[in-house]
Order: sequence, then C-alpha cells, then structure tokens
Amino acid sequence: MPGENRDLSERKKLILKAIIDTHINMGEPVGSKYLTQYKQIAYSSATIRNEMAELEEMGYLEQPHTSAGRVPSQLGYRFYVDQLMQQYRLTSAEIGELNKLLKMKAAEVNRILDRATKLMSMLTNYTGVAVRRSPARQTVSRFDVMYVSPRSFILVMLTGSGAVKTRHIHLGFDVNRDVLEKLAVTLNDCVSGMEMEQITLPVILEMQQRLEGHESLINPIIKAVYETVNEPDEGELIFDGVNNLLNYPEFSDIDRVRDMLELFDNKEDLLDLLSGAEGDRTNVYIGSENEVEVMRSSSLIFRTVKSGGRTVGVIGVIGPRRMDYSKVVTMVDYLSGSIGHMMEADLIEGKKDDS
Amino acid sequence: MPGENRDLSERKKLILKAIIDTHINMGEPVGSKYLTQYKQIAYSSATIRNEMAELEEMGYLEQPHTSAGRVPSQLGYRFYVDQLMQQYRLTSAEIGELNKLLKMKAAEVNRILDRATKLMSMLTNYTGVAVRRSPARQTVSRFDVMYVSPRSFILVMLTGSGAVKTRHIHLGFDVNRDVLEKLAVTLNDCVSGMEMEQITLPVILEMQQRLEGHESLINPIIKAVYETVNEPDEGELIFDGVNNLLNYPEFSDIDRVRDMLELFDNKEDLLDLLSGAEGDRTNVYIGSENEVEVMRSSSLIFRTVKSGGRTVGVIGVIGPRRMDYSKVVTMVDYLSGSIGHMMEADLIEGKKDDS
DNA sequence: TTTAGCACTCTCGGGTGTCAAGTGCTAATC
DNA sequence: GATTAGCACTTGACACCCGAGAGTGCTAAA
Repeated sequence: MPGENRDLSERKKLILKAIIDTHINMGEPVGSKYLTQYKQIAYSSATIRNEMAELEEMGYLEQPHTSAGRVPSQLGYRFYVDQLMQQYRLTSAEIGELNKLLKMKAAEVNRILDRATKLMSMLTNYTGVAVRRSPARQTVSRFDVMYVSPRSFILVMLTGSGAVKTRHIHLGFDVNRDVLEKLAVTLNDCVSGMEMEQITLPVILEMQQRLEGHESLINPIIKAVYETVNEPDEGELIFDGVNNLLNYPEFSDIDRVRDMLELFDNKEDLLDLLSGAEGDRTNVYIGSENEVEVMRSSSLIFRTVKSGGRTVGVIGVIGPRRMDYSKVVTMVDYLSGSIGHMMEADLIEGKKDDS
Repeated sequence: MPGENRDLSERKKLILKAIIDTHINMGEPVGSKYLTQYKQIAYSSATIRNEMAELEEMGYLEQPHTSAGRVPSQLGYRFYVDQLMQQYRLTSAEIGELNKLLKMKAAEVNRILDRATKLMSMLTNYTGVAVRRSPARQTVSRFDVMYVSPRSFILVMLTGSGAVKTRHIHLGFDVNRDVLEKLAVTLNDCVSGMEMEQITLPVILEMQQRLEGHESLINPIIKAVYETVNEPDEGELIFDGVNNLLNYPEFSDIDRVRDMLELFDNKEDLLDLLSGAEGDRTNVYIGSENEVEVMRSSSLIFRTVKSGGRTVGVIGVIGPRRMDYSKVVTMVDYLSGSIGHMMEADLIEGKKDDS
C-alpha cells in the first residue's frame, strides 16, 4: 500500500526533496550519482540507489525506463507540496512588478484581472488564468433602467461585488419613460441587496401594486434578475501565455500539446474546474488528481479572490506537472490577497482622485 | 518576374486548379501521374510534367524536394482564390445549423458572436475567431447615471451599435442624487448621438451652464466618454477550436504549433489584424501576405459584421494555408450578413417577444 | 506537339552497431 | 548491521546504411 508516510525516515525525505528540487530545475530524470554532489547528502551512490528503490516501492518515485534516473510520481509531488517544499521568497524585481500592478489607476475589476493574468504568466513562465466571476450567490445592490424605444429598455444592475451587468428587455407593449422611472425606484426600494431566496411572493406583489397598471413588467424583470444572479455559466475565462508551456520539454510531444489545448478550448470545463476552488486557501491540483483526465501532465495552482467577503474571481497558474510549486504558490497567494484588498478599498469609498 | 497571369493557358489553369483542389483535400504534394486519373485532363503524365514545370517557373507551384510532387505556393493559392475556385454550396445540414444560430432568442451582440465563433469552428474544423468591437467611430446614443456612494457613481452608456459600456467615476467631492439625475438629462440632451468631433467647446459650456454649481462634474465625464468612444484597444477577442488545427499534418511540426499559439497569445496583434478588415467584402489573407510573420503557415478569412451602417464586430476563420477557401468564404459571407441583419432588426424595434 | 522510356534524386522506414547513463546485486569493508 | 565499491546488465539515443517507392527532367521517337 503506497502512500503511508509515517515511516519516511529523515534521510528518505532529504533524498526525495533533493530529487524533486533537482528535477523541477533540470527537467530530466535524476540519477543516484548526481545526488552525491550535494554536500547535505554524504552517502555513496549505492546507498542512495537503495533508498531510491525503496522510495519507488512506496510510490513516490517512478522510473521512465530501466536505465534512466528517477522522476517524482504524482504522489511524490503531493508529498513535496504538503510537507517538503520550503517557502519561496519573491525577488525584489518580482515584488516591484506586482506592486506596479497594484498601484494601477483604473482600479476596475476587469482591468486588474487581465493584467494580473498577464503578469503571472510573465513572472512564472507558465500560463496565467483567471475567472472574472459573478459568485454563485450574487446579489444586485442597485438597479437602473435606460429607455431605448417604446418597447424595449435596458436594465442595468450593479452587483454586490461591484460588477455591472446589463440586460436588454423587449416588451410586447409600449411603456413610457415615467413608468420606467417608477420601475427603477421600485426595484431599488424592494429588491436591492436581496438574495434570490428573499424575493418571495409578497415582495413581488408589493412591486406589482406599486406599478399598478403595468404589472406585466415585473415578470420579465424578475426573470432577468434571476438569470443574472444565478447564471451558473456566467464567468469569463481569461488566460495568457499558453505559448510559454511549449518551451518545456514535456510539451515537445504533440499529444501533450493536444491535451493542453483541449483544456483551453473547453472553456466551460476549465471554468468549472477553477470555480471549484476552495476558499481561503491556495488550491493545488497535481496532474490528474482532479477528475479532468486531460490535465494528467499539468498542474494547476489557483485561489479565489475575495473582496468584502464576496468571491469576485479566481486567479491561478497552469504549468507542467514539474512546476515550481513553491514560487507559484507564493505568488498566487500574494496576488489574490492584494487584489482583493484593493478592490475592497475601491468599493467602499471612492478614491480621492478625480477620474 | 513571376505572377503575370495574362498568359496562363486554359490548360494550365485546369491543371493548376486540379492540383490545388487535390492538395486541399489530400494534404500531400500531388504528382503528375496522379492527375492523369481526372478525365478532364486527357494528357499523359509527361505533358502534365512539362506544364507543371512551367507553372513552377511562374511561381504558382513549389516542390518540397526533388522527388516529391508539387504544392501550391502562396501565389498559387492567391490565384486560386481570385480566379479559379468555384462557389461552394452549403449543405442542408450546415444551413440548418446556421439558421439555428440565427433564430436564437437572446439576440444580444455578445451571445451571438460567441456562438457564431463556436459554430464556425465546428462546421469548418478550423479555428473560429471574432472580435466584439466598438468601431473606430463610435457614438453614445444614450446615457444614464447610477448612484453608488456620495463620491462615486457609474456612468452607463448605450453605444450606437447597441453595446452597453459602463464606467466607474470617482469624485473628490460629494454629489447627491438630484444632481446626478440632472447630469443624465443634460448628457442625453446635449451629446447623445454625437461623434467626438461634434462635442465642441460651446456644447461643453452649455452643459456646464445647465449644471451650474457642479461644473467640475463635466470634465471627468467628457474624459470618460472620450475614452469609451475612441478607445482603440477596445474590442474583445473571441476564439474557439484552436485544437482543431492540431489535426492537420502541417501542424505536426512543433514549431508551427508554436507560431500558431503565438498568434493567439498576442491578442492585441490578432485584434489589430482583424480590425484591419476592409468593409463590405470578405478578406482573405494567405500565409504571410499580411505583415504578420507568424502566420506564414496559416490563412485567415474574415469579414466585418455591420449593422445599421455601423461596424459592430468581425468574424473569421483561421486555418492552415491549405484551407478549404471556397467553403469558408461562403460561410463567413453568409454569417456576417445574417448576423448584421439580425442585430439590426433587434436594434430598430424591440421584437415581439416578452423577455 | 505529345508521349514513352529511362536515369536520377530524394524521402522514408527498417535494421544494425555503438555509446553513455543508470541500475541492481554481490561481496567486501567499516 | 549499515555502507560502499565493483561489475554485469538493460535501455534509449544516435548515427549509419540500405533498399523501396515515388516523382522528376530529359531525350528521342511518334
């Protein structure tokens, strides 16, 4: 039964860590002889070979073929991420880039995530991904109505997380501007800030009463609100730097490239995957740990971005299974926190600048 | 001097067309012997060989190596597209799919282009692309203002092409709802429907007069309008089916894949390229005809989508240079026209449905 | 002008031999 | 008992060769 780590001796951990670190850097199977050059490992290659054989038996290492060195298995990476790897320290150049992003003026949700994605891809040399997302439980905090023509208007909704959504509404009858004005006031009075469950029949009846003579307006509106709030496939996928991955030897095999591209072609699946992020921690999916078969040779590190208690998006990095987990985790941590705080500040009070 | 086509005999045209048609289908260099099987070409392989040698001399054909058949050159494809290829007839299945798209309910710009892109990728087995775009000369046809906090509000603009844009505006001072209300009315009265050049000093002065006591509101607003109208990098790139291309043998070379991915990674460049579409005709870029070096092994067929005289986007298809030009051109033509008309109908008067 | 024939060129796939890396195992050593 | 040196073995990578097949250009004949 592979995977029991209680009896991993310190020496085994040392060797395992050295193998994984080396392999992450070099990208090639690492052999026993190579490890003897580390001064922390003061054993002969033969001893190391024995330990490696046992580590392989336990499931932490794999051998591509008899006469190659060892490569970490999925389980090995998992153990490494959970217990072995050490904290990465961002370089000052990296911190500089990140802070430049955070000081950006147009502090709107859209721009930030775009830019963060690009930045992650550049700083890590992997692929940056993000989801701009209406969280599962969205509310509308403010409504507005914009007249277009006698039979159509646009419903503008400011969501709890600060995004603006719009809907064209077409009617089978005419309405005038006064009615629309009243509609907006009514909506703001009756349903702003509510979750969908709170919009019950009494609330709807009250609205219809206030709009007497135009009750039939309410139904399409409620439907539009409902769709906006609950739309599960709502959420826009952003990614940048897919090309970076082609520079890693694991993607010199065309089939791997195919897998990877499939990942980015099935935007809905990737969206689902990212949306499944557990909150308040950085998620690390190694290879096929998650159910997505097509990811077997890549890993995904991601984290939700929260602002004012609400999930406003997800950011992450996709790379080969042999990824610099330490660095990427640190960076995703840092960015998700900072972006969240920033948007929070922006939402709560208008900043002091004039545009 | 290659390229003069005045002296292309009918027989040469026949042979050239046969070669290109065959190569588009088969994907491999085509030899003289193979062509003798066509009954329209009643010559021996030797004769065909002579003609092929001349066509190569003229620059329409290329030889990968001595003992291979001929392959169309970029110039050859160009001649084919301009003069040789025959009209493709959409199959009934294809027409069915396309009409299904066109009958879709949520007739909003966003959804249509997303779906059209996916559809093109599916029906052609190449990559569908689209740009959702505020045309270079955009106008704002209607304004609205949504109160957020004493020092910030959201400016909602309905553009001439039917898209909705929003801007958060932060202020250094407080304003109340009444002022914002007046602001919206003023904007609608004074600048709706105008091009930027028409918003001259007198217009601005009039607005400031109408908003007396709050003149300083005008500047940030004008700036926001200006940015919205003129924003050149505005325009969202959509694509679907990148993976399809990997199935073509020309992309079994990893370097070609790299080129292709680079194309999709540099979203701005691709956006520029697509935005350069000449109006009212379907543009065909073969290989490196356009300046983008990275496209040397692919082709791009695209066309603007116009609605009510305004450009609202671009749709197109990217495929290998050996593409089924005839089919793709037909499809892009059909789609761009239909989508345009549809959005037009939607804009001018709200349809008779109720949501 | 067309065609048959032929020598030539080039790619592709299979087969072979060599090299280097890395292993597992055994016996000697600390 | 743990460690290590030594050695035989396995395997992939690489270079090389060779024959088959496809397609060509050219020449001479029809």
